[in-house]
Amino acid sequence: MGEMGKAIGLLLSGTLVYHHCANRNATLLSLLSDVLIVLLSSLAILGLLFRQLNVSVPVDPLEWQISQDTACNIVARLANTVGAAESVLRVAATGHDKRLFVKATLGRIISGVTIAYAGKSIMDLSVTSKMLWRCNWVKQRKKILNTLSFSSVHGQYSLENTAGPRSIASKPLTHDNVYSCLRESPSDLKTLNFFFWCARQNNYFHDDRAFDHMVGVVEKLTREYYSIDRIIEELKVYGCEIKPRVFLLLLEIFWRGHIYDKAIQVYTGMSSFGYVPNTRAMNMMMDVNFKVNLVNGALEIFEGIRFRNFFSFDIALSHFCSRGDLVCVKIVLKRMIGEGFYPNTERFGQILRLCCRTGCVAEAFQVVGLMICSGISVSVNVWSMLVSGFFRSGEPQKAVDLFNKMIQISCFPNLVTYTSLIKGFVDLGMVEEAFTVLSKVQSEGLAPDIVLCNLMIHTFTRLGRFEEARNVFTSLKKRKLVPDQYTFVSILSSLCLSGEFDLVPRITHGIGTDFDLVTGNLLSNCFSKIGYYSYALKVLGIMSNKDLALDCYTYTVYLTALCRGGAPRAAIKMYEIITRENKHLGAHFHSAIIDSLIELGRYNTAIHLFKRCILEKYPLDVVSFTVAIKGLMRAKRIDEACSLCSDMKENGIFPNRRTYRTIISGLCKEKETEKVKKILRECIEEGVELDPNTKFKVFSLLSRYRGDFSEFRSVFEKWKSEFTENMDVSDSDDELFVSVG
DNA sequence: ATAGGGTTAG
Repeated sequence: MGEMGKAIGLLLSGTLVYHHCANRNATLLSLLSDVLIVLLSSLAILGLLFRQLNVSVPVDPLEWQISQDTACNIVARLANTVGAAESVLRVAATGHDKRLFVKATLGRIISGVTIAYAGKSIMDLSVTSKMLWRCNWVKQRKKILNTLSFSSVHGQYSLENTAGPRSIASKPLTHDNVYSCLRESPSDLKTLNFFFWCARQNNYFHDDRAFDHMVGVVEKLTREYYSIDRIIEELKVYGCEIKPRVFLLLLEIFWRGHIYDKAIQVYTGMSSFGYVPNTRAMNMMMDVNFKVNLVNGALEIFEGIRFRNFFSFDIALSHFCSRGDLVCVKIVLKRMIGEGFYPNTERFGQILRLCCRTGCVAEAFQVVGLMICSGISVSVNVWSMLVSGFFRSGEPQKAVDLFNKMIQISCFPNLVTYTSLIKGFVDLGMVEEAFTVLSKVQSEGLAPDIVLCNLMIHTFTRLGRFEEARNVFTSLKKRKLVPDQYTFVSILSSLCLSGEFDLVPRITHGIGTDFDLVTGNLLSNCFSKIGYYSYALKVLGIMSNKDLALDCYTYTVYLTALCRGGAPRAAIKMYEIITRENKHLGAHFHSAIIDSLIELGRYNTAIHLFKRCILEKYPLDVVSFTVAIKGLMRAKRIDEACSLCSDMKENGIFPNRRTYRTIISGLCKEKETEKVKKILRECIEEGVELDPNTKFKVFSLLSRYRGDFSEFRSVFEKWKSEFTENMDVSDSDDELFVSVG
């Protein structure tokens, strides 16, 4: 957004904030009035902006109540942006209520004021640090305390009369000195003891480097002593006083080192010592619970925190975002704001991304409103996400409107925005529009990056323009772009679809063994398709050694490769194991093994598996039934095939063109004239259009019996004219074939 | 987690 947009956005939120602030006071009012005097002349723009941005800022005060602190931050930011910084500075300096200037936003206020007065040196460092002292953000406070200790306190402070190890006795307690002591310490227990001792010293806080070093140390200790209790006992022997802080530090070390089972032990050990975990400990424990997939446990801890802080909410939000649980994100966000905290830019971005990816644009706009309220400017990234969000929610026109709007307010689209547009159009089949955007990219002189190239490969493939897809791939070198996992997947699926299997091995040379789940799935699938079953299994082996969370695709390819590679028994055995351990496998998985068995000629086994799927109520779809019908047909169990065809409808699954093709061509082969007629009637009734091949088979069979013609005369007449038409255009058929699939 | 891109059975 341009400066203008930003200013107006802040103005807008400023007035909103005032109305929604829970308890307005004199400071807030005076801040606002100072700002408003400057802005009064711009008020006319306000209404305009509201309409222009089309942003639904949350306006229900019961829904989104803004705390006083936040309100002040916003007002201060508003002041910075529109040049009323002096007012803010004055109010801050006279200090009606300095408590108002807290949290991370403080840094932004200061930098804003500093920028506004650049050269005048109104804000010198001492003022800044004095104000920062009031910042209640743990990390920042730590940082400042440490900085101050080094420069003024510990500069002359030595440790001669303390209980500290001799090596550090003559040195000041600085991060560097502590780190070298930790490294040089001969025994792990001693190191840990020293680490605790440092933490006990006034105004000393360990830095990341020290914590990370301790991860290795405690790892060795846990191997040596097995339980936390024993480590604690040993520490006592060393004269370490076991205080809550010891548990806290241990917890933090285990937490950083991803040694979650031990972290849990420390946490429970803490309670058995009679200590009540503080917010920080509980935050860490909540995070651990999320990480080991105990969502309920995590929520229990969350609810149990007496004084939740920013991080309590931030951790919960982050996990629900990565789980894609928008419902829980909403709940947590609401409570967070209710308790006076706001997410930071990163978390807002993550939430927004989730909203847009799931096509929940309405929610996305609410989040944007909140972002504006908390003083975060709406960047081009945000616009890009919203554009793709509208496409995902199936509203291309709104995406385009938004795109035009962003240009109107001078927030210019970049390559990412264009990529979102192109992808959106392609997904909706609006190919022409997509290419118009692509030429716009070229005319603006923007060089496509690897993401856009990948999208182009994918797009050309979907359109059946395989040569152009390949050209993009070969052009990467010239463009100095490095292909990535997405590239390989796109080009491989392109080669598979176009049937250029002989090129597959050439592409796979560039992949190595460093592939992710999707790439591995596709790669093994490709190998399986071209009959390189052992290669497919090799790839799958590499994948399973990689700690990847194998999915339904993987299992499907695995069973297919096993089966078609000549090990159907092993495949069936694995099928039993996989179905036992995975509850939600989906129809694809079951269809794949059944089909593979049929292709091997093991019809009865296949049908047996299918029947069990029905009994077990596994999810089956139209493809599953079609495959089963094919098996029954090939096993010459004609009646069963026909009754399955009517059974599936009772299950709410309707035969499609492919199903009818399977059953009809089977019946034609067996010369089952009456049954063909019955199915054909059904087909016409359902309005299912058959493919030319099947039509021809039916026509050939039935036209031999003159008497039976009459019923289908009109249909056959239509087909006959199509047969001749198709002769003419049969050359350009392959493109059609792909775009249908 | 860090804007935008990729996979499956008949």
